[in-house]
Amino acid sequence: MTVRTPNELGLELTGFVPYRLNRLAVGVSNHLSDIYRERFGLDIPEWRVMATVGSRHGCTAQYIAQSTRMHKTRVSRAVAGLEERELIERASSAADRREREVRLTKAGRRMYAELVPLVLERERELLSCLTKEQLRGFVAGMEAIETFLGLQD
Amino acid sequence: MTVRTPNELGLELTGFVPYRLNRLAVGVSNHLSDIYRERFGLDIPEWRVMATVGSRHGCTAQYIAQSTRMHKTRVSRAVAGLEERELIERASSAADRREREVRLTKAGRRMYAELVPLVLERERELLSCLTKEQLRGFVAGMEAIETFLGLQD
DNA sequence: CACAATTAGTTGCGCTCGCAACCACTCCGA
DNA sequence: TCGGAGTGGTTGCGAGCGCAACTAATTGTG
Repeated sequence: MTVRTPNELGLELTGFVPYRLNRLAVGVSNHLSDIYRERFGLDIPEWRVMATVGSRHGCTAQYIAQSTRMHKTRVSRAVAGLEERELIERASSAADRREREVRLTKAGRRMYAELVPLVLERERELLSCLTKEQLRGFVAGMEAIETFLGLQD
Repeated sequence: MTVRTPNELGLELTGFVPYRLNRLAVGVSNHLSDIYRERFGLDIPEWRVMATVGSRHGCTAQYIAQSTRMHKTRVSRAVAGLEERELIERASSAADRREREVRLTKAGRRMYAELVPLVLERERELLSCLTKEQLRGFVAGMEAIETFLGLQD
């Protein structure tokens, strides 16, 4: 348990929460991306699009951008890449012809069905290094900071 | 308190810890970078270099890279930028003429002395949205995951 | 009905990053 | 002492990103 005393002179980066949080996020991200990168050839934006589209019947790029908090150009490119690989398909919406309804193809659904359990298992495995108590505290902490920063869903 | 049940079918990205962790790290980073970017014109790599060099009497780029876990090219460029702005200076080490001893200039020390308290205050303010209990749990959780991933200092 | 303001999505551009290759120097073993 | 392996640090290059500008379609207001 090493939190700096609040106003120690001469900041030590290794005890600085924002820095550690960043390092941790990168570490966790790499730990996970082994699965979707090496095994399925997806990068992070693509993986997020797959995850978002797969848990719905179809949605717009706009929705994906809001829900993943990715920039719309990043979404646009990820979607284009996935369409290229025929994992998703797009159909112009009849109601609003600016929109394009995004959904998984059969191959996309197959990949999704294979991918998601593996990723969830990795998450479970990762979090299993925390006690129940620690996990609750950790998530509660994340939530409080999310709220403070206005990041809630 | 919203953790998904471990094996829920159809993953919801907004309840997925690695995703949330990433979003949180970005949010915290942005919250902080207001200070060192807008007020001191530093970007993240530069800020990390300043923080690392400032808390020491002088060190090598190698040391900075290890301690901040940044790629050595990123360190190299940040250091070059800071030298350009005369916030740090470099002297070839006598002992090993491959190394270059990095240290703050007078102007660099002045900036450091002004910057660090502001940043620590921001961190304190951020963490003050957690109860003592939550903070302890949060940090304990971070630490456990860091250890699991082999990220300890 | 017409026209300005807004929104979905794409694309050109400049910037940053990490990889790989490189230079200069040191270390080490024959 | 010589030569190859290893290390500190820099640089060229390609990939990915966000911003700003754009197209196409819709909405709102007179």
